[in-house]
Amino acid sequence: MDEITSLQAEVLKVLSSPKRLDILHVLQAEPMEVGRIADELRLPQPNVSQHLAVMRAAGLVESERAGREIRYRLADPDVIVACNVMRGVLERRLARLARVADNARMHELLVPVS
Amino acid sequence: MDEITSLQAEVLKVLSSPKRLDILHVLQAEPMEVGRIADELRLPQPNVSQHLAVMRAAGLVESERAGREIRYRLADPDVIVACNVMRGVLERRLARLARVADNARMHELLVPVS
DNA sequence: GGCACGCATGCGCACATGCGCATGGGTCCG
DNA sequence: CGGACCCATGCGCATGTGCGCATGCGTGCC
Repeated sequence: MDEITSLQAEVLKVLSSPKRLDILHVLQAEPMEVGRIADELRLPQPNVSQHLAVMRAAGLVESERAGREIRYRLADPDVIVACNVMRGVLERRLARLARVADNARMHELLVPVS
Repeated sequence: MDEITSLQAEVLKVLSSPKRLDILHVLQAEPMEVGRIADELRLPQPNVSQHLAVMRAAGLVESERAGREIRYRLADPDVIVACNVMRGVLERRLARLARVADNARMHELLVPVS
């Protein structure tokens, strides 16, 4: 089996969580401490810590001590860039689907089915 | 919570499997029937069918009947493109890590630790 | 119609994952 | 040193996932 493929699968698995995506999205703006992330996203602090630990193990984020707090930042912006590319693609797809749905609704109004 | 974010998380979750990545990689070359995919990747046919069903539900692949066989093809090449971008990034990272490891080994040869 | 073929599906099990919760470890201050 | 703060970690539970296996459904051929 392919080495790079399993690595990619692991990274994708770590990325496949709305909360983790939110955290990355917040960190994309600026490095931030755990407490502020939890406060920003309205999440329990242990939960945020768990997600950060997972992403840290996957090499997606890095941590650095700052007094009593610990500041996290993106480790590999390129991965996030690829992630954003996919996000853009999905946004366009969603818009396309919404348009199709509107057309269907319009058609239903003009030519009722039942 | 964000609509697009949860959609992205679902797609990423579907993509976070080595076997599914392999299947997509095979389908990227050309549309193919279930049996041939299973034969190509040395996987049980029901297993391939299950993975295809998941990816079909996620809108990643489409199926089309061809006689007794069913041919699958990529539904949204753009998503796969984004996936390949990430793959390239990870390849470079892996190469970088390998180089660092080599340097470490070299350093160990020149300056033994124990 | 009977039959072989290709694929999908349902079931059951082993396993991993996310979460809340309580708690431990580290740091700064008085 | 004691205490407040910030964060990480361990535990238990509910839930989800992948897989093998057997089987059902549709198609084409004789």
